[in-house]
Amino acid sequence: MATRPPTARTITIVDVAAEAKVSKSTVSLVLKGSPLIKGETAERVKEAAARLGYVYNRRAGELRGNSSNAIGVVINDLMNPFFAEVLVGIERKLVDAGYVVLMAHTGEDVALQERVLQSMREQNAAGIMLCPALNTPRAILKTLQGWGIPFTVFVRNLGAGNYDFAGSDSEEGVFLATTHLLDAGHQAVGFLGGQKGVVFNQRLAGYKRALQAKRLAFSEDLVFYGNPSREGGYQTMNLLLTQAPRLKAAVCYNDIVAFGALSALGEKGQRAGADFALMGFDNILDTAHSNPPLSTVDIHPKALGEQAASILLQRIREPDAKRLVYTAQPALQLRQTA
Amino acid sequence: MATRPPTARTITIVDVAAEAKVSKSTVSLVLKGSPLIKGETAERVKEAAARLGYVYNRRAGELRGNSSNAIGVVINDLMNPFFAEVLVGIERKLVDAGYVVLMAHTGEDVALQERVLQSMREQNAAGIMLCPALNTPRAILKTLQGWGIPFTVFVRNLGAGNYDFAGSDSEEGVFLATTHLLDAGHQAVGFLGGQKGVVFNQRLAGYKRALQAKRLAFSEDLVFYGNPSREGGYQTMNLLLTQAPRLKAAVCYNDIVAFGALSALGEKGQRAGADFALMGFDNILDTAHSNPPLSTVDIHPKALGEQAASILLQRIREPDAKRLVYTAQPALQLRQTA
DNA sequence: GTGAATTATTGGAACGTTCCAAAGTTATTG
DNA sequence: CAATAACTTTGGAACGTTCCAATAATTCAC
Repeated sequence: MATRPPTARTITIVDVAAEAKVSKSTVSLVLKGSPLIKGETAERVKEAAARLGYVYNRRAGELRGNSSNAIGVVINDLMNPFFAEVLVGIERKLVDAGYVVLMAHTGEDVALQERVLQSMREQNAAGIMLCPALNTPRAILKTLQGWGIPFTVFVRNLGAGNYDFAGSDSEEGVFLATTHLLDAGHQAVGFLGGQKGVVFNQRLAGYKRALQAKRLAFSEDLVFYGNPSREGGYQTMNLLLTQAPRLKAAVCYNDIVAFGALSALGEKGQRAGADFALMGFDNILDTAHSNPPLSTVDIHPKALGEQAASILLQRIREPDAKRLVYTAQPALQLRQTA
Repeated sequence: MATRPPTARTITIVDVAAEAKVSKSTVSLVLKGSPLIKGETAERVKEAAARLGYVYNRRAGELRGNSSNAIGVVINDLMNPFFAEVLVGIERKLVDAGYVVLMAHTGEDVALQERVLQSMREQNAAGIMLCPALNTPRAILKTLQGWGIPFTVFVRNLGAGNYDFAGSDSEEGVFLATTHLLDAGHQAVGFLGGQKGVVFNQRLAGYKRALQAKRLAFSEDLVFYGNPSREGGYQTMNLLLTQAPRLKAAVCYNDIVAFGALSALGEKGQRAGADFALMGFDNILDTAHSNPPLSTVDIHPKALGEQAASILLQRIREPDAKRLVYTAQPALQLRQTA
């Protein structure tokens, strides 16, 4: 910390140049660590900068160089720890790569999503990571492509198309989970929670495939739709308990739905695992110490976030590379509920 | 990947001016909705802008006008839903006010925190919201003040000092929780989880005060230190169960510690509420549907975030206002664990 | 010791906006 | 209807950086 005179004027590169008795170009070069400048001079400049308390004005630099070190990340449901974990993965990777993240939370509000994307564009974001809100029109792809900003979609895809994507093999994951329950001897397995949508359909498909593989008939009566939330899981489980009292196993849309189900079960004096077999999906951190610890499908949420970010970084590096995709391979994480 | 060849040249305010046959100054004025320009002209300009697909370059504007619509938010533990909820509150408020949030996650890494703050400064952030990582040196206050960027600290305070702060009355909250357990007839109540630190001390103080109010002696043996996480709660509860087997009630450092405790209890075949009374702290969304639903102290995490953001906005508006503070008043949220 | 090659440094023109002071309109007044 | 007030519009100078082409200083080869 140098002396901080109450001077209102900001210290610029020019001031540093004067102090170090070089030109502003030299200072600029030194600041970005160019090898063009002799070490001795560079040293002098750095000292001058420190002495004056110079702080780099990135926006000015970006204006001329038209780069940008901000990356927009739009998330729609931070209340779900899964997304929080993914976000942490993304953030980590991005910050490590020298970027700064412009975060926006849409709460599944498509109009708001539109606004924040627009805003990120104005900020001249170097890239955008988008986990589309439910009911996001596919046209968003065209829009984003038209903007010419590199972007990657994560977790929820937007249908077929030539865009970068990072997600998980939901179908396979639920297939594994359902098969696990079936193999454990359950004659029938329910599907709990979630609303129709891209991801939901994939998961349901995995469920159906597992049934089919065991030559079991699929029945709409065993799928219980609900909000993909704890509350939803709680309600759905109660519904299941009354509407299909003989059912003793279910795979859940995701972990938090399973948590809601755990709560409903507990309220009825039943213990998941012993009395009712339950599988979650995601393997969020919380699952390790839920009551009881949840058996689930691990898709490594944090790694998923990191991979998604890596894809964007790669795309920024090579705008013309062919489509980049990461699909997390699911693995069973068996604990006590099944 | 880009279906479109890189656009030849970016459309600027000058292009719009030419198209609308006015000066660039006029366009600038129209764009910021100045009442100086006649409606008719404004209309013409807007049409021209739309026609050309003009997009505002905020950084250029900021360079000249030296405002900024970015606010830095530094969070240290997004894995804790409490912080996720606070963040959502902050984000909502800030975006509504027309700002964009530069989010950074430090994971309690003081050095990293230093870096991201520095980075936010370079981005010329209009303000900073800081939830300091554990062990953040108090000197950070001086630094931030020296920068001249309005900032508000939230959740974790940095000791006495003249800085804006939004947090909760931890002491009172734990006092309420402990008293509740005591009133329910428990002779002894444990304190579960958390590591020494500002917030911890306040909570422990509340615990002590409740004991004192009932003329009960405080015993170090009944406070079980641990990480403020599910894992920590789990381990700590197990410790409690073996080291103080007669204890039948405890207040937890926070909700996720309580979740870990719930898990440990369940594993031993005990049900919180009936067999062991447990109180959480925060009232995160998850508590409503944990197994069993957690009794806790409600400090309205999301509202806390909104208030914290409001404080910053106010400070930005009035840099010289006197110290702004928000203290969430805790209230018991009784469910099934106590 | 000279010309060429190499290495260091530099001034000035961008980048796209906002601000300012001033000019050009149109409306109002006595 | 001239003088003035009020409303509109406008060039050009910033803002703090990077880029470019060019110059200055040094080293090298013979």
